[in-house]
Amino acid sequence: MSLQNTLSEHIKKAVNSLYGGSLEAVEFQATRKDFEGDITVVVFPMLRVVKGNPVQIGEAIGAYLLEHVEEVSKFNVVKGFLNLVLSDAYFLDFFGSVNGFSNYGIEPQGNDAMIVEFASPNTNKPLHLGHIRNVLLGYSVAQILKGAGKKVYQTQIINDRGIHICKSMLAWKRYGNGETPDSTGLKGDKLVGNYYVKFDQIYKEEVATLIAAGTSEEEAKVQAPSLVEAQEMLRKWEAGDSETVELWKMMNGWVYKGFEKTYEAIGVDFDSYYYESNTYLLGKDNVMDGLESGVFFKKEDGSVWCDLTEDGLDEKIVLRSDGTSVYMTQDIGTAIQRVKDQPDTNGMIYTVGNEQDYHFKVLFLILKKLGFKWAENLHHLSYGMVDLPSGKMKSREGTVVDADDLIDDMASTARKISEELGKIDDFTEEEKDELYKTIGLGALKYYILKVDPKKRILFNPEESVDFQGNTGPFIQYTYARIQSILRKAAGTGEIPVGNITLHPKEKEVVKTLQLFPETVQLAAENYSPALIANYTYDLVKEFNSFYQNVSILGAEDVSEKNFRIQLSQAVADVIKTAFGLLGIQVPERM
RNA sequence: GGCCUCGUGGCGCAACUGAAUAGCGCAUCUGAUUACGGCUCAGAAGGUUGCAGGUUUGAAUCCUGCCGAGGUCACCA
Repeated sequence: MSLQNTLSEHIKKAVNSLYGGSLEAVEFQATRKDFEGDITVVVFPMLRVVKGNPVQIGEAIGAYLLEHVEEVSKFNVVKGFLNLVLSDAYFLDFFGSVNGFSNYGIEPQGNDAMIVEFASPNTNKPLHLGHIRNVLLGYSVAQILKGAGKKVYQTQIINDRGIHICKSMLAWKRYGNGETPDSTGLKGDKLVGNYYVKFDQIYKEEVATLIAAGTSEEEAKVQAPSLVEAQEMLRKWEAGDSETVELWKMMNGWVYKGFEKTYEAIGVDFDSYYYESNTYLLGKDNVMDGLESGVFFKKEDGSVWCDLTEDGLDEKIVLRSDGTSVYMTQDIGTAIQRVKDQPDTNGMIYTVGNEQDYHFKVLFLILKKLGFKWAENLHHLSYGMVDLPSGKMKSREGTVVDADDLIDDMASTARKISEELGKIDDFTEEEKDELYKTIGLGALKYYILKVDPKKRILFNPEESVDFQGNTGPFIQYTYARIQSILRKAAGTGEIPVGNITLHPKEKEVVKTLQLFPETVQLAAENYSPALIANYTYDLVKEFNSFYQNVSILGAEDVSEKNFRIQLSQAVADVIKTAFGLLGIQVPERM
């Protein structure tokens, strides 16, 4: 039984025997730093059951606990807060009871399977900073769910179809002169993206010309010949025109290769890929089923709708009057298809920007109405935009922070800083490059993941991401430093238990370590990498303050020294695990 | 206009989902150290949590109304 449960039982007993009331639950919290104690019982809520002065009640319960619970060694009462001081033995027992910290807090995989979708790019342009936020969030949440014992399928849906890719195709056909990634040395996604920009230029020129010739702006935007041609191309694609399809396949192939490189550089991977060109016709059957069961209804023109007015929303179309799919139809079909592919699926998480909040609200509601049991467990991992000081990122206008460029920039900033430190002069150039990537990426990932996904991020490329303070590299550095200490201390003995006096700072570190498993659970329940990030920073800060006050290897007493080494090891292990949940690597040296 | 999200020291973020004196990092200031306006260390200042009410023993957190920022309201995806 956990200590909290033990305490809780005794407190209930105490209240019952002292005052005759019966408590339903006892509220605990970690004692604030400025007060003496390790765990705090909040007396206020008891006042509903017990009439009296909170301080006196606290005193009485404290005295009772001191007598009956051996882990409680002291107590004090401030206002309605009963602060309990726990014995060193309790913390040492806990520390000794953990059988190595390398997998501490991580649950073994159970049968509960979740699908996590993230990335989901369009294939007409390279990935940018917005995608990075998406990918980092989705990947991290997937790792956190795994850490909490879920089975996780990482997947993405690739928007490989539509007018956007036709625009790139058209521009390439006209101006490409047969260029390929091989012939130009460009990454495939970059090459295709360039033609997307090219298309936009031509299009704008055409619109301007038309307007100059007296056409209204509205008309001009629709009549521009290149747009008309791109639309024609889309029709040909849908009709299966072989020339168009071949071109489409070739150019998408280039893009996929480019994306893979970027994913690899970021350090994420997928278990399955879904392509919109395969899924865009899905969902019609499901809609017909829903029509039969009365979930949907048909209007006079033949279009099919879902009435959500009872749920506070409006009516939503799920099938056009000509019988073709809309976005919603596809998403219904894709979700169902995925469960067919992974029958043990018990829920899904969609990592998609907050501009689609409404869409997913509706989608989830519809899937629920259709009666799928996994539909009870759907979550839209919604996140805010990444803005630049100049405003929104626009691919067409080239005002984007390119993902590959950004990753490279981060690495070169890391290089600058590491060279100043000069601790890795014996590294080979390759080892150094590897390290700079790890640090640069660590900075970027942590910077993005530590903030609440719902909030928008203003990213200023001019100010490079910090490396000091609450940052990825600062935590990586602590990890590397502990590794260095451990190398010096190689060959330590058993974990000593019970016969040393804990330094107050050591106690703080142990207390923080103790919180890790519940932090992982909490992060999984809330789909929140930020919780893990902030926890890790707390742990590191706690450890650093311990390290500054005492020398780890300099302890005179052997068991004291061993304990400090073990504690350092534990902290390093937990940092590594926590960063693993964020998808961030930790270097052994830096 | 309806609906959704956000608003916390100068800046960037926290606050274990309702508790104690609202934390941390940059930046600032003061000292220490210093061949360096650098690095490091010690310390300080900085807040009526957008505003106004309400619920509660207790509110940054919950409710209502404003204000501000963004998003969304297509037979686009």
